[in-house]
Amino acid sequence: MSTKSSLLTLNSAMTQLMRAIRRVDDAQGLGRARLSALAVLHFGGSCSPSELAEQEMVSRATMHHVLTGLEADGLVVRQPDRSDGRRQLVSLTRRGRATIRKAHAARIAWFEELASGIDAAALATAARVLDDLRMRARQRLH
Amino acid sequence: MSTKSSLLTLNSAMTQLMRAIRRVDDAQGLGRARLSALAVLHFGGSCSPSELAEQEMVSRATMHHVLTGLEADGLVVRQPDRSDGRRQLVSLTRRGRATIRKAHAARIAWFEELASGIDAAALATAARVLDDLRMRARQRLH
DNA sequence: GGGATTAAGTTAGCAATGCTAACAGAATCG
DNA sequence: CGATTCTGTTAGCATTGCTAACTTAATCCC
Repeated sequence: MSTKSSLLTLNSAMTQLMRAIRRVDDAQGLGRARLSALAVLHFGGSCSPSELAEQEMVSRATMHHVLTGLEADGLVVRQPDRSDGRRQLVSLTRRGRATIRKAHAARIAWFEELASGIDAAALATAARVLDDLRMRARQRLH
Repeated sequence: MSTKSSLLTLNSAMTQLMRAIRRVDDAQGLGRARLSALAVLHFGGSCSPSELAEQEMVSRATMHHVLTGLEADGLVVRQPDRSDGRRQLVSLTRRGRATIRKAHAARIAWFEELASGIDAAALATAARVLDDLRMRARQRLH
């Protein structure tokens, strides 16, 4: 199989898989952007709204809306940064951490059920390739 | 690497890659849902709004909005189905086909640049695994 | 045949996501 | 100290997505 035809398949498969995953996320009743922001905070630790926006590849204004909703729901807190009067530090609350843990577990459980019976070595190769592509995409931004 | 840790990596890598791809799609200036609907019509052929909604995993009402926008832009046409007075047949126009071809080419070009230098065999394995997962996810819906 | 049910498309109304533009306050650079 | 830059905020808009209610057409069943 040529590299190009592999990429055609990869593109279409990823697109449709992500569409299916959205339904798993929707069952959490929390909005996709909000769930995703919680995930960044959970796996990357506390950071500023601007850094969060950059991670999620959305505008600062959009992230501001998302954080306002999350704070209203008591899932994150925004605290002023003492060393820089312009910045804030966004952190998960206890409830926020519990929420993202549950949502992440649901995703992984869905994946595990889907992948049952798939060759473990091939799966590991796929994970390695996708992770490699992910890192290259990150670098390409700068 | 255990299956579970492969899935953790796969989940996170896919999520971030799709986030990056959104920016490529956005450059087409056409809205993600509209672009995605065009892709279904392009690769799957003409079908009814309901079938389109099922493919995209959105409600009929949502797909109706998307199609109204696409028709206003002259990218699709909706024709009555003679054999069933309730149904319609949605088809790409010449401009619609040109639009989705261009957008798809942009995605693939982005992938090719990203994947340059990656082992072709590993890439083929990844494509096969993801395509397998995609098919399983489709079946799981029924 | 005819009423009941089901299916398809539409509409209304709402919420969430996302953008740009414009602004205010704080930090930094010259 | 003035100009610039950075951060967060707000306003206003378009798109995406939902459910509920409705219309019309097809089908089911008695």
